[in-house]
Amino acid sequence: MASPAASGARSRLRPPEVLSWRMAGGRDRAGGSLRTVPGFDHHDPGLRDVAARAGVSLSTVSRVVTGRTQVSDRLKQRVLAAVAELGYRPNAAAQALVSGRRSSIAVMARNTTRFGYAGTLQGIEEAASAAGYAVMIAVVESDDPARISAAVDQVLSHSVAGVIVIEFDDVGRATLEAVPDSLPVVAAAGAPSVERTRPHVYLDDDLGGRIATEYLLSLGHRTVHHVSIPSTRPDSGRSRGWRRALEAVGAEVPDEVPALYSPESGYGAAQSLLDDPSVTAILCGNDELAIGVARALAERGRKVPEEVSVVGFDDQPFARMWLPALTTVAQDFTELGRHAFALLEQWLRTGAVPADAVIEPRLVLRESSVPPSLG
Amino acid sequence: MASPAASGARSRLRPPEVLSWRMAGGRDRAGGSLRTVPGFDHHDPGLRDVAARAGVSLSTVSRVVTGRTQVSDRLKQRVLAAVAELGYRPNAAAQALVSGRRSSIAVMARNTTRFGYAGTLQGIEEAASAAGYAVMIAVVESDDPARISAAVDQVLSHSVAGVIVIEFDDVGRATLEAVPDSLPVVAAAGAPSVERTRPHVYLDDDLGGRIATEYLLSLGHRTVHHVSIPSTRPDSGRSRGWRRALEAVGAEVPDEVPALYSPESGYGAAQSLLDDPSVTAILCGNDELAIGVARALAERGRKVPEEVSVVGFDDQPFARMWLPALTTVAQDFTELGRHAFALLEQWLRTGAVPADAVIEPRLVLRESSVPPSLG
DNA sequence: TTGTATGCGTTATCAT
DNA sequence: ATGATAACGCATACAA
Repeated sequence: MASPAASGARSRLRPPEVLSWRMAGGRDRAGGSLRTVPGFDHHDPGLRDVAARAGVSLSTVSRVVTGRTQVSDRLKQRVLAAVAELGYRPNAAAQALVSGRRSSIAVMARNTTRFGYAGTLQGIEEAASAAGYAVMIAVVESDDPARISAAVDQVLSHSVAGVIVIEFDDVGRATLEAVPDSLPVVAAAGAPSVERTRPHVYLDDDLGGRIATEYLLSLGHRTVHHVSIPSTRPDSGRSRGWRRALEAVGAEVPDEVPALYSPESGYGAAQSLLDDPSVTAILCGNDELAIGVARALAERGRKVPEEVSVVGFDDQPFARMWLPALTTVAQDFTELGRHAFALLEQWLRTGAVPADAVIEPRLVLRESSVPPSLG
Repeated sequence: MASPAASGARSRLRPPEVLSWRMAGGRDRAGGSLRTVPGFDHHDPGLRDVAARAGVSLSTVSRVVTGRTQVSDRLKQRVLAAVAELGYRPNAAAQALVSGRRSSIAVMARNTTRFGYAGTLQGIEEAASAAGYAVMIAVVESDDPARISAAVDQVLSHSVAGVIVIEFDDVGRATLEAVPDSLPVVAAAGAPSVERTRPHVYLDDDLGGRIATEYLLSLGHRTVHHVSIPSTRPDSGRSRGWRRALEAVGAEVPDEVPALYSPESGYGAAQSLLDDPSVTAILCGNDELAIGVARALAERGRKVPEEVSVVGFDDQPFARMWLPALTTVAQDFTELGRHAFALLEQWLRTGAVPADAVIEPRLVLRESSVPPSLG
């Protein structure tokens, strides 16, 4: 099953044809040899160079640099001095090779620019770099198995310590499944793990959809319409919470209006709701959808919130400044990312598979939602 | 000069204390040895394993895998089969170590979530992964030299082929200067290189500010006010274009109102403009500032665009759906990123330092800007 | 405490 | 065309 398609294997076996920068011939370090491009035959100083400079053995340098073994203060000082003078930097590739100690992690995601994805990535990066890990990012564009497999190969080739998959959509879900469990993998998601196989840190989208819907119902709306973003799996996430909340009180469950992520998409999706007088409240899958919906409403002359309440999801920066300011379900994506890394790091450190963790959504009441009676 | 501060040297010398996953003892591959955590003593198959499986020498496998030398079809097939069966993946660390061939690049940036930064990153990632490079991201939070130095060390430790610095702000500028020129570095920026030392791909922010201002003036506004984002250097970028355009026609140059990047920041900055009747047009450093400004205006009862025209920068997705739809200077950040990588890749391939390149801004006319007479 | 020697997975050089 | 073998830079088991 993990056996990659021929094309995938092919592509992954072809590293980029990059010219080596060490254009100087042979073994002469610090060479005065002729160089095509100035400044590019530098050998970065290595343990050996530092050792020579400090007049100690290579392994002594290694010891002070890694700090794993005791070294006399006298030598330690000499080594540290040499390190500073030469500008020595450990070679992570060599370290990984010899010790198996990996100092980078990978983040796999379908997208890195949309609000939630970018925020999660930021949280991960923040926590990872604070812990001394480098972050490699791999965007998986489609759920084409060959593409996914290529991305996974790319990541695994670079011997990362672990992987965090952003599983906000079906591509993320497929990616998560494609990563072999020969290394620690945690998911940053919108719902807990279904198969209970990989640890998940998740925003409770289901709960978010539920509280938003319950709030709208509590305002007096007979039902709540819903313009949705694509979901990770059928009947999951925000839409599921919306549906459950409606069903729980026996309210009518209107057809879900599926959209994508963009404002335009929301604008288009809203068309089907514009002329229906029973539409007094619309829950949108994200804030961008919400402003598209709001514009469509306004163009049709239906006032927000007097005639129709609109609620978003995410609490993007513009939501607070919108006219009217947008009621929305705030999500702490950055915290999600930080927490995902924390789990991974714990796994790495202890060797024990961590448990799922959840980040609670928070309903932020603003101007775009009011009781229907005001219409 | 490149000699790092003591603290910097210290931190960079301490790799994360990660447990090795090869918990199995000794040299026994494919071991049935006891494992603390199931599935984690796997040795990934190596050239040696493939060679054994295919019944050829290690170097033959290497040759078919790299494709650099001729191998008979018969052996090639055997090797390919073994590769597929074993799920062999080349070890990038070992490749980099022995051949100096690097298969990853690094992106250094102050931020990865804001629109322009995220878009640029996306473009880079897209192009890089298409070319077979992995992308490592390093966020540089402040211009504290120690932080910058630590980030640079982190990146260089991982033997990247080259670096792209997103130079949209002063931290980016400092970062660019901190990266040694022992490897190829290109900047993705908002203006051309000043010192002409490192190749720049840039969005012409100066031009963007100019065309937006000229447009507003052409509408009949006596002058244009300006709420600005932080700039890379004094009198640079968008603000500079604005100022130049005003000066060029002898229009009054109002005090620049400095802000940050957020809508709230724009809202706050706008306060000083609210009661000034001479304010009929406001150019904002980005779209988020623009909506903050617009809200402040609305709260004070000044209608947009009838009384005050508002123009943004970037063309974020919400700009088109704003009420009124936002006139703005569109920037192709993704293209900027793609182009930055293209330059780096060219440099890597040819060894020749590439020339600067520019991405033109584009003024998008929408509803938020009208002639002042309409007020 | 310090130094010497071995090998991590791969490419490249040298034979064959 | 193919197979041995020597590095690459580093951590570590072992010797001193």
